[in-house]
Amino acid sequence: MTRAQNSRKTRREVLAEFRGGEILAAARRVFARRGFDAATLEEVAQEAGIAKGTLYLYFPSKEEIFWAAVRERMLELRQRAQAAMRQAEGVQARVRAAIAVRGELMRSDTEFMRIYLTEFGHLCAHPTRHRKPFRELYLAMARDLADVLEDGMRAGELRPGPPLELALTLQFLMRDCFTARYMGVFADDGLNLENFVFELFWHGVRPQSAPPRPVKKPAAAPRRMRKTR
Amino acid sequence: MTRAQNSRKTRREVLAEFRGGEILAAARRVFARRGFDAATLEEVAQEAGIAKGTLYLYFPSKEEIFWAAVRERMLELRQRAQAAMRQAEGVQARVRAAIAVRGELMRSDTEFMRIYLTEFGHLCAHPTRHRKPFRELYLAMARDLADVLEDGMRAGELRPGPPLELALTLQFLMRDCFTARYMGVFADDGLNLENFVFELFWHGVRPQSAPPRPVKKPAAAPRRMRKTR
DNA sequence: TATAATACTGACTCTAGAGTCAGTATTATG
DNA sequence: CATAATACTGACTCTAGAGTCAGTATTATA
Repeated sequence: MTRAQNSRKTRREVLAEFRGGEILAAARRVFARRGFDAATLEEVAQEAGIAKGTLYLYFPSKEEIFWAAVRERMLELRQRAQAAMRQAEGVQARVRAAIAVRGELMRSDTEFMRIYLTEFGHLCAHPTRHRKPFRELYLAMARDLADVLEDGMRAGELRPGPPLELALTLQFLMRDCFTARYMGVFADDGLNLENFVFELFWHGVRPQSAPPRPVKKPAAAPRRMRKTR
Repeated sequence: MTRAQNSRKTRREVLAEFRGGEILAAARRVFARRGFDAATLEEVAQEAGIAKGTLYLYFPSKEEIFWAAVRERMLELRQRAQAAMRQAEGVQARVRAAIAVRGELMRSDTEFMRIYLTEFGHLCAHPTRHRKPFRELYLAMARDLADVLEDGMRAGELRPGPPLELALTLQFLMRDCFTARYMGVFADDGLNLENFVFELFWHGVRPQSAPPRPVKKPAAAPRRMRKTR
């Protein structure tokens, strides 16, 4: 019994964590295909290459599997968004960074995106055990963004407005526009979604009567320098 | 058999239509409470004050009931939106009108709103028999709006951009902001949602560097005159 | 290698709820 | 009022799928 029980993970624990991750990945695929209700744990198990009973060694219920799968990615998204916003310089660049991170996730993890798009309503609306934590996480992300917007308002770069509501709205916009592309109602090419969302959020539909500064970006967004560590 | 079979509806038909309507109303309440999957037809029947079997005299399946309930309202919404936009004068007023109609529906028919908010993702994403008609209806509404936006662009009142995508985005915005209020993440008072959405869509978050016209509305939006029918 | 501990299995149980249908109530008709 | 037509009922069937658990395989330990 002189096993490594001090902070370091047991071989067993590592294995368990790995298996858990595998299950969540499989779950993500299946939930994406079917939606929460139509998904069966039988299919999840099959997808993960294990028996249904094994799922219950790692998670207590279907709901819990679902939520674990979603939360994992949402936490990751928040981390990345925070990092990207910290990296960027100035309000505009930070907003762009927030958008870029979300776009990146949507593009790279289509499974998660689909779940997110499809189940968002249910996650918000119906009283599950996970509604509250979901909302909190979602709100936390919005608050990160709202802080940036508030800075911008103080600096006069943005007109005054309710920062949290605006931040939430930007989150909505990203989700929706990707939904729309996924639904096939948005042009499938020739429309840079991230740019579209940014432009709309930043300028609205009104014509630029008097461009404040002629900072027409050369080709793409100038997001490559990485000063101050 | 010299019954009234000429265009005019039979007593029977009227009755049947009435019963059908009652069922859809009940269904709307139950689907709103529970969401599609968790709703049971037993509860719908109870809510309508009839037996479960009777439902099947009017509709062939749960799905069909759901879709009928949703479509009814969506068609109504489209009608109203078209009318309101026709009434209004100029692009800005028309956009405001489109927003107002949607806001009105959201406020007046909370049951429908909840269904709409919660099941939107599913309606879009998963291959039901009703995905296509739903999308078509949703797109049709967007196109109505897109026509207005396009006019605005031609007239130089809006900067150029993809009209359909912008129209869809405005629809999204309305839905989302009402979702948010319903979720309780938007301030519950002191924020006029319709105005919030309009302002954001129209001006973005950027400060008004040079107000094109000093048409600062006095207190509320000036939406009461109704000239030229 | 024996045996204990742990990880996994999949056939099984149990439930909920969609859809059915023989029977009953209601309404129309001669 | 008799009887036919129609409208409704709710107990029942059937299915799908979440969750269980006795049994099997695997891995660690003596």
